Amino acid sequence: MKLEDAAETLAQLGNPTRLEVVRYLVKAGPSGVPVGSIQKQLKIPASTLTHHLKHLNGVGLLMQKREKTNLWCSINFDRLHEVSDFLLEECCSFSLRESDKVKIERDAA
Amino acid sequence: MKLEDAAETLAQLGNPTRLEVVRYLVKAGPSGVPVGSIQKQLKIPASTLTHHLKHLNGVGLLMQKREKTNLWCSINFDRLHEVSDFLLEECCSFSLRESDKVKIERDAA
DNA sequence: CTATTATTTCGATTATACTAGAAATATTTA
DNA sequence: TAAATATTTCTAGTATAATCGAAATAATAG
Repeated sequence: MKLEDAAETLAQLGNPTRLEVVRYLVKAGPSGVPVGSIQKQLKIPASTLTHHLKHLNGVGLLMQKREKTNLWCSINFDRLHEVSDFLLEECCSFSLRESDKVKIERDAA
Repeated sequence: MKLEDAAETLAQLGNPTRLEVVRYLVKAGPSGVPVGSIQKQLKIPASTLTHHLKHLNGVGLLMQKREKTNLWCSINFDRLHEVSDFLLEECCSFSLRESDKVKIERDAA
């Protein structure tokens, strides 16, 4: 995962309203939830919710499927894993790969 | 970890410049790097860097320690783990805990 | 004390994000 | 076709963030 993509995805997760939606969708599981249910349960104005769903969709965190008048939303678990993996990989690699270690400037030391 | 704190931390990680700094610090390991080294290596203007370091510090991702004129920065790995854990916990729990599952509104169905 | 190096504060510009009401659109049911 | 429900678009106000040059402030070494 490229740094820019990771940053963009993290930024989208970094809004409290969106993170609440994400958490709700995660708990809802793979079958998902209609937009209206999210709106009612989390008490988010419809237009605001649509706005945030577009953001989540933009970074590939959302999967949507129409059924009658309802738009069912579910989380893209793979994408969610990619992001946390980005953090964890970078985080745990420091002690493992000597080649990745940073060369510290010591000009002034 | 509270949702608001997680969101705030994710938001700070969601800036490409800051994420680059974080990745650099992670690779530098627990001993850390002076501010000036980050600045030179990543070619970030000093004032911009200070700005971002303050942000990272604000959410507890940064640890700093003065040594002579240098300010050594290192990543708070625990905090980094907390955030990724927040995502992973929520992510993996859906299939395990029935009690956490969302009750879907079916008023209109 | 002066010079040198490291880091921060200040200030200003520019851009982008959050929020939500009102109106518009779509889809189904009667 | 009309009514009902679901979702989106439009619009606009407000707020916050990113960026960086120049100047200011440490902190040390000589």
